[in-house]
Amino acid sequence: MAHNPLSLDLLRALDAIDQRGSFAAAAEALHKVPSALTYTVQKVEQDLGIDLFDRSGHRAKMTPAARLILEEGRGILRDIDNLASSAKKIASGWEPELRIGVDTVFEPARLYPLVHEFNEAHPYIKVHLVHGSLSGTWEMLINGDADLILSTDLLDPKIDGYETRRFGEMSMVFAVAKNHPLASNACDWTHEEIEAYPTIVVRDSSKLMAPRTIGWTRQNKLITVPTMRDKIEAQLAGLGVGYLPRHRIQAELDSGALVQVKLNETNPPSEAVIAWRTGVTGKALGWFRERIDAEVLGV
Amino acid sequence: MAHNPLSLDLLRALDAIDQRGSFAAAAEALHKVPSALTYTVQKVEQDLGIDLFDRSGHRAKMTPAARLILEEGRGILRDIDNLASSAKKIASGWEPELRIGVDTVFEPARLYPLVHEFNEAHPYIKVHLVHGSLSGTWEMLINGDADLILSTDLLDPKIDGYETRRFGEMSMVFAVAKNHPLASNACDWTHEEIEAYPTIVVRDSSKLMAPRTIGWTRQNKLITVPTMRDKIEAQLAGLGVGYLPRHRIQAELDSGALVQVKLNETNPPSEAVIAWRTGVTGKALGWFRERIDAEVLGV
DNA sequence: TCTACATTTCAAAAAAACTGAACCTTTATG
DNA sequence: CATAAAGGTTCAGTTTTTTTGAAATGTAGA
Repeated sequence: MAHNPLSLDLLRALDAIDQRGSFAAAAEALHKVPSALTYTVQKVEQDLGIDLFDRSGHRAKMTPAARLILEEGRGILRDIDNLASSAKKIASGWEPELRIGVDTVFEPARLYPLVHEFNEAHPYIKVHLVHGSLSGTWEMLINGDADLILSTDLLDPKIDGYETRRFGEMSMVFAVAKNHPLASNACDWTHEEIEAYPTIVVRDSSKLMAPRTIGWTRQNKLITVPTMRDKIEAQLAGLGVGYLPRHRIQAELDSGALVQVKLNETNPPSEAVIAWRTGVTGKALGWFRERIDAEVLGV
Repeated sequence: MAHNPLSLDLLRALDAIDQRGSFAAAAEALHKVPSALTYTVQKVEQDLGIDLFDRSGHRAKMTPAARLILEEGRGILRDIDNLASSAKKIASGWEPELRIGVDTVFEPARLYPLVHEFNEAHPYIKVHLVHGSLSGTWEMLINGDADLILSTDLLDPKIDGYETRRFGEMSMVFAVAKNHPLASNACDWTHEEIEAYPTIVVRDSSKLMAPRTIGWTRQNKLITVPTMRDKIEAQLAGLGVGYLPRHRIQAELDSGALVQVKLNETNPPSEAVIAWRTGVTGKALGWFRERIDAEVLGV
């Protein structure tokens, strides 16, 4: 079986003929002589067995088939151009794909504008966003399932082989739904009173490492949910209580849907960090390392 | 500015090398000699200024850049193949695009499976579905805004220049919402009693032709809506009464949400027809003419 | 009719692609 | 460890494809 007779040269020729309006003008634009264009076109017409131009009149007019090839061909030419430049990028240190692990404390949608911008600039570099929670997010990095993670320094597992950079501060607030019994008094609840209500906790997505527990541990009345979003919704519904990252619930605090309860224990604010494996130096990784900032927290 | 150095030959070469596992085997598959492949590859490497293969080991190994070109290139080769075969189709009588006018008496979603099937078989032939109502649907055909229409023979405007084929029968039922006063008695309402309630009518989408009126005319209490779907919803909400095509409301009649009211006047069932301009003989048009059957009515 | 384009034809020339034999290298094998 | 087998490249020569320029053809408009 022979080759497909369509050549990129033909696509470029059709494009030039359409833009310049004539074989002669197109030939000049392509640094060729008109008869060369005639040759290119006739060759494909013969191989494909169809007419590309209607030569009955004075000037050659494209047939519908040629017009289809023209229109779709432009997309193909664009793809080929993108592909060539992307290949060069990859050869010069841009990764073919980048996997970003995002801890559930962050609103995933906050990253989309950044990913979108990256994708416009580098159409052939695939960005994967994978989600994790607590030490599970770190595990993705250690296991090589992610090239870059957004997480917190809270449970830094003291394994070396990676580097971190801080990009924001997260204060955790103990919050309850507005109808919750604890909401009636802004302060002064004892531990025993608080322990009367279930605590919502996010389940650690780690498969291998010892799951860490968040905040202070109470054995009784734990309700575990898979993501921070679920935890927020559970607490909004009054199902239980617990610490939530302020940046995720600012709107609910402002509207009064959630109420902050002040406890006498103090939670030092934890750090939002990005982390990557040492020695890994791709340019896409570098791009995101540079660009991830407090914006991702929504502040 | 020179050409993009990426050639379809290179894409085919990379594909063969990947599939066969070696330059030698790939060369054989391409009816070439290994050194010809070396030539093709080296030429692009030189023009593009990047390495496509790592030749440090025994066997040449693709670089990440080559792998990207391979993977994306496969899609481009597929596109080129589709494009060539579509161009041949068009040259042999398949239209580049087909515009189908669908009257609002039909459920548009009923056509989707057919359009989907067509699209799989003819990826580069664009199908446009445009909507109309009453004589407006016919107008699309007469004006040349549609190549094929699905309509009813009810208001056949006696203009020649088109042909029709019947593909189903539509019985119109006078229906009201289950809470509507007229629903309490299955029969025996007088015209005066019925005229106490507003009639919902679909507005004719025609711009030029004289709008036709559906069924018997009553000047008072007319509520016009743009589509049959709106009319059904309006009558479901009890806003008014009127004839509805049985095939669109069978589920509502079965569930009791709508109730048929029998009147002593008889409405002869109208015909569901397709129509096209005489002398227009594209194969895509023919395909749909053959394939549109009672299925579109949902029976 | 004459002129100005627009395109094609054709033979020759240039460029690109292909071939086959010789030649490295690395892996497999007795 | 010597030898064979296989993968890939180099290179000079050959074939094929593409380009060129001059002449020919044909159409539209003055």
